Amino acid sequence: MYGELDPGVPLTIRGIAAEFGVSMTPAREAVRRLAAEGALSLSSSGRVTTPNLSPERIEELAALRALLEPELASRALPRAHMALIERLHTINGRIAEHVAKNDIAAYIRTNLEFHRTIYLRAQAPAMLALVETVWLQLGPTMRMLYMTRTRTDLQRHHRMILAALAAGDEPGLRLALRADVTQGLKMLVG
Amino acid sequence: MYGELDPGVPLTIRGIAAEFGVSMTPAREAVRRLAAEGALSLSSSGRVTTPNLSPERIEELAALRALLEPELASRALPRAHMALIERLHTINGRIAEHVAKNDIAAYIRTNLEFHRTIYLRAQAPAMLALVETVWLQLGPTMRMLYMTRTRTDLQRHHRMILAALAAGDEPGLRLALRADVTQGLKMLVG
DNA sequence: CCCGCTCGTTTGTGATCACATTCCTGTCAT
DNA sequence: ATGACAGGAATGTGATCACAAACGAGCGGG
Repeated sequence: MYGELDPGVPLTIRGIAAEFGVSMTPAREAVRRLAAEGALSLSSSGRVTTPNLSPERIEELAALRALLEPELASRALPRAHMALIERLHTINGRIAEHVAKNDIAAYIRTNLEFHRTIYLRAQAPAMLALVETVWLQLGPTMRMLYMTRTRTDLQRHHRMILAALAAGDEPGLRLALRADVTQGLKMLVG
Repeated sequence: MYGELDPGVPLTIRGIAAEFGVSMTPAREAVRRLAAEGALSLSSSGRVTTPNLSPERIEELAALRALLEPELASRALPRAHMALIERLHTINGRIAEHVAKNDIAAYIRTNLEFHRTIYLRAQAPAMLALVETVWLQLGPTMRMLYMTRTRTDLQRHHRMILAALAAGDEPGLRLALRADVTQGLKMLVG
């Protein structure tokens, strides 16, 4: 999810088991769960790799984010108090630091934390779970996407989200999230 | 998914293993995968039951269907040829038979087949997978919902979907799907 | 120089087992 | 009659093992 692994990296159950100091059974369980969610891809012979997403698949996952996240934000809006917006500002500051240090994994992690912080307020656990499934699938690819991104406009959309939250502007909030979520896609297509 | 199990039914790994003539390992794997998707719920001690959904959760899942399924239908629309609509008519006929025979599981299964047939045309596997996750979560509850439903208006929305598909009417299609998907919810609330 | 084959190694799968925890049933005291 | 309690049965978990399939390195032939 956090882009710590590149796409196409092969993983083995025994390797994971050794890495975490457990036996094969729990490692296999985790792998199969993640594969079922699309976070890992299983070759026909059962071999496991991080997914190598086709452009069409990326477009589809971005469309899902663009569909689900504005809805979550909209549901969070009525409950967005000042303390929440404060917290989001703080997270945004951390994002800026990670960008400055060029720490991609930390940037992705904190960026998702920003979004998750909003969505937790929506009190919609099933929706949040679906969105996180999408994040999981996009993880390894996001690293590549963000590595080539110019850094200046990374935070613009987050500022728009915060402004819309503060103003209680529901259509603006949906628009800002849609823009934030789909910006990565445009880079890829271009 | 097909409403063959009531909500709250307890399941055991050994029981499932015996039922399918396998050992505990694959049975456990399947249970954990389904639990991860929300299709089964795990008690704190690891015990497994079919989920007992709260009204809020049902509302949320219905909202997800209402969000995702019109999108899928809209993506399928440009590729909806006559042969597809023919096929959907046939499926609709089978639905009528199951309703007449009061076979709830078969009705649910065929109803989902109707929807899935449309969505397969959308060429959006990730979206379809998410929708099926939602179906999976709603499965045991759908049985209860449909048991109390009046039978007359069950097919009305499907006819509206078919008409919109044939006419290439995109807004009408989205509306018809939204209505079809959320009709069950209204019963529950009332 | 390239392609195909072979054999040893790696890997996933399913089965079985020991163990700790939980659940349930039957009993007994109040 | 009701509640607590104790003991046995049932359950999930993680580990280990045997086996078949797949992979890959190395070799030989064209």
